[in-house]
Amino acid sequence: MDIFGSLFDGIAPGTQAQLAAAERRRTFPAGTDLLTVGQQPECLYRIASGRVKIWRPSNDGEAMTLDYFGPGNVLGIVPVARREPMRVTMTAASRVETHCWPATTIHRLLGEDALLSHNALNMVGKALNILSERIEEANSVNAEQRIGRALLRFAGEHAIWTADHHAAIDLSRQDIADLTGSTLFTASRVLSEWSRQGVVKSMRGRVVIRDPESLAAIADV
Amino acid sequence: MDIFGSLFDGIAPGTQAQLAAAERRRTFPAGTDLLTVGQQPECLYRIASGRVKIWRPSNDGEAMTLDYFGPGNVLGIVPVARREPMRVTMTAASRVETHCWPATTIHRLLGEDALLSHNALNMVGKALNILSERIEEANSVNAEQRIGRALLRFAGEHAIWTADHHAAIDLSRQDIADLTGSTLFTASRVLSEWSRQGVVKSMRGRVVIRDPESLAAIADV
DNA sequence: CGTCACATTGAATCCGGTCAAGCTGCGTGG
DNA sequence: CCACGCAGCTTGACCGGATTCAATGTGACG
Repeated sequence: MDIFGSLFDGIAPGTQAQLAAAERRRTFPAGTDLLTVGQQPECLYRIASGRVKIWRPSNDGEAMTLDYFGPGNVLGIVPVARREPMRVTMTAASRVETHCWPATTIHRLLGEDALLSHNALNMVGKALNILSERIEEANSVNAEQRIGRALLRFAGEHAIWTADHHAAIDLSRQDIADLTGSTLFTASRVLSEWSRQGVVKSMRGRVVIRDPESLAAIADV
Repeated sequence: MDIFGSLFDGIAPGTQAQLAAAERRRTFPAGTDLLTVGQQPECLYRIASGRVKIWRPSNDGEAMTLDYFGPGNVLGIVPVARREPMRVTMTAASRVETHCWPATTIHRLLGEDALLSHNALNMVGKALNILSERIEEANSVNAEQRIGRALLRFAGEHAIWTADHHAAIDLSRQDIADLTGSTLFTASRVLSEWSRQGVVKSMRGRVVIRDPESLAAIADV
């Protein structure tokens, strides 16, 4: 899934043993928070199944979604490593099953196992790359293109394949708006227009990409 | 300077020795690039003196500045750790003196010294926190407030103190625009208005904050 | 079959970008 | 030393994309 491997690739047997001993499982119903802003995380999570929305609740009630994470992704390394409160909220977008490990254990092991830390560094570095791209996009690309890019990106990670081999995306108009720094209304208008052109087929809570090439052209990727 | 310490805090004596042996110095005149987009970095830099602008050249000629780094900051950990090409360009905003170490050495040591990796993880995590804040700001806060916040943040890191104890910021209107995802014109208009109100005093390539409280109130920090 | 959340569409508004014109500080060279 | 040129800055007028608000439509589910 990730060419730089998961958090635990190549780590020392001793580390593995300690992790295995400390590992727990936890399941979250859709809509519940795994970790919330301001909280000192007591656990590091790895998603086994389901999808998690990473977002920042801003003071005025707006919600900016940073990303969606799927199976294999790790939640909360940064606050666990830095021993600081969460800067984002992580909410189950569907029913989510996780493995989890106590923050104290992880923090200790990060200081002992160089490969564990190196893996974590790679993952956080990747997230940094993604965000730096997003921040540029946010103020040099118009809403329509941002929506196009968001759909293509999301499809690449989380697409559900329909019987006729189209990528389906389970996001509402509001979800798309939150993900692109736009509004429900703009998202709706853009998707309506694309539906008219046959680029996508949009229904309630879902968008099917009929013509990925046209969409990529619109998004100027 | 940084409560989480610099990259080399607490690392093993062996690592220290290897680093010391490999360390070089390099100086960059103002305006030159330390590292450029697409390049595989051959060096990790640490700023000894001067200021470096971290930015993304977008395809249409726009320049989005992500941050300014000053003395003590490390440049290029992510691409060095991940062995991938630069995603951003790093340009000397003034004459910059650096220490530097070969990327291969650093990459190897990251896999050997857990504390080195952990320190790097903390630094990259901090950068991720900053960017996630910026990305939210970019689409939920208006231009005037973004400019206010940028000035206050920049002053916190890089202020030059005037004889009468005011924080001076050496950024042109264009620099401010690039840093806030706005335009030269908007930056100029906003600063003109603030000058009229006595919140700042602005001159060619420089802004002096006369009334930090008012500015913070405007920026809604 | 009623209800509620999600979605569509139009109209008005506005923030901020764009363009044009001109000003000002500063270094340079005659 | 002054004139020149240029880069940085200011200001006004205009425009347009996207938000806001309101009204209405529609799919899903008990």
